Amino acid sequence: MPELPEVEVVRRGLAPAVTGAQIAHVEVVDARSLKRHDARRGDFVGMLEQAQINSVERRGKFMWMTLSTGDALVVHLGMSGQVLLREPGADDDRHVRIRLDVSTAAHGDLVVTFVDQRIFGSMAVDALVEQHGALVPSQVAHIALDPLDERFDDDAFVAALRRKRTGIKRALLDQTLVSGIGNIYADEALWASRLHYDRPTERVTPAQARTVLAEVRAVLRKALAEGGTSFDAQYVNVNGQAGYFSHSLNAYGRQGEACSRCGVPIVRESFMNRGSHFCPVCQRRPRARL
DNA sequence: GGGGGTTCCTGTACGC
DNA sequence: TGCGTACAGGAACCCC
Repeated sequence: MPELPEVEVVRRGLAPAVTGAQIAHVEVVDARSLKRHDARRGDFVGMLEQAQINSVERRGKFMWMTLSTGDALVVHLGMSGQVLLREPGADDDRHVRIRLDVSTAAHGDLVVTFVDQRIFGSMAVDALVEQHGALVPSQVAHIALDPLDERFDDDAFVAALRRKRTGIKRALLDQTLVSGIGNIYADEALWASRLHYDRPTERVTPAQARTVLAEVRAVLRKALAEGGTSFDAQYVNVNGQAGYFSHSLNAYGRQGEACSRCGVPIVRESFMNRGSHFCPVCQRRPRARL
């Protein structure tokens, strides 16, 4: 499941290959992958062909390529999206939704393919707007900075978290509060912080909020260093290779296995239509709210 | 206006 | 063997 580290691994693989490249031809194989593209602004293909890619950027789980036209090509990987670099004429991968033929000075002609089994991801051409002194696509402007961004305001995060009236995990997954965290790294950061996923945010102390933030950063950085988390073929880098972080997980997907701190079996509960994994001893369930 | 439930989507695993 | 069903979850959307 692509979260911040997986998207950043893809960005780092893509940037050296396509920066300065010209988009020669675009093929939309499955228009469902354009659900975030606003066709009123223009035709997706027409807005890309002949444009040059100036840079590859990221905020949270959104990635975008800035274009010589002043717009950006926004990519969201969703659950199962991949961006792959292929040689022209290579055998097609399964579930190719969009194909970009690009010409580069350093690497010659390349094919950038957007592959997405479950079609939760998307590509879109969007206008850039100014925010925090930088340009971001308009459809990314509503999400918060991610915790690896040097402009991230820790004090503001702690205050906003404690103002909320919800559970801590739901808050961590709220991209307008802090971006880039998904189900896996939320479970891992809460395990490391010894906090139950349903701890009311108004009862999280400032010190606990800072601990959670520090553990979020630690788990994101460690996953990034290990190339991201891969369980199956659904997450790979631009060359189709898997990451290694799944071997480092302490809670996510480990239900029934011993907690690596106390030995008690990890529990999985259904929460927000997904799994929540925690140690019932290290992460005590909060008292019922009054 | 914020919280929380629902929906989109397909391959895989599993039970009968 | 084959069919039906549950499950995985990011984010937009809708309702209260």
